[in-house]
Amino acid sequence: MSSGAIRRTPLPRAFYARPAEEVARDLLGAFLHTRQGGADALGRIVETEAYVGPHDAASHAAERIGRTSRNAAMFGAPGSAYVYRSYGVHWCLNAVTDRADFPAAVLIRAVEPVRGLAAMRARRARGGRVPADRDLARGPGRLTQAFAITGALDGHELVAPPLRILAGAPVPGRDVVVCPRVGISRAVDWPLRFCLRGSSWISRSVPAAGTPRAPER
DNA sequence: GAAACGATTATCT
DNA sequence: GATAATCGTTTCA
Repeated sequence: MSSGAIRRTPLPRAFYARPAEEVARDLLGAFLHTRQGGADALGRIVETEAYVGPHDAASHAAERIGRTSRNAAMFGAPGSAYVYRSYGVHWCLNAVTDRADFPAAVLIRAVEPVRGLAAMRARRARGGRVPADRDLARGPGRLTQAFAITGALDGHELVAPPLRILAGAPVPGRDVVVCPRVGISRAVDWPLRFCLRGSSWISRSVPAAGTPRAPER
């Protein structure tokens, strides 16, 4: 069964050939699609984070680290995938941005399930326990499990099956919330996390506006 | 070889 | 909100 979802246009490579923070913002509202094991999964991207280059101390490819076997895909062509294992357990999906040989990427942190929920539930079930729909793809490790994304797709071009990102309706600026990134210990104040305002599908709530930030010194 | 560190999640209270 | 689980990657000896 084909559907409108599958006919959406993949975002072109040129879309990714920009600074990571621009790509991260513009990926909101786009659609993540996989076809794995004969099952389609489709979700609307509602939360992203940018890792902007070697000068970004929170990046896996920060200057002090350089190129390693794990982060090699971050140095690849814009529009390819960087898939890494987190905490030795979870896979996390990034879209590589900017230009080749410059390590920058956008972490996809949460999507709103749109199609293929049955497959997502089956993939996310543990010990017979099926999580609530809200928890199917709320978080970078959860969404890769729901969409059957693994390290086998590291370096995969996101314009081609079985893993693609498809264009969605543009999200106006008033619907984008920007705040600091999650789960990092360096560059903790950089405003590089982008969320769809009011979405109940994001991984963690957004800090209240006006949250006092540590004074610079 | 050994040790430390996670771009997290599940499961408590 | 706090904490344990869990193991690949990286670094250091």
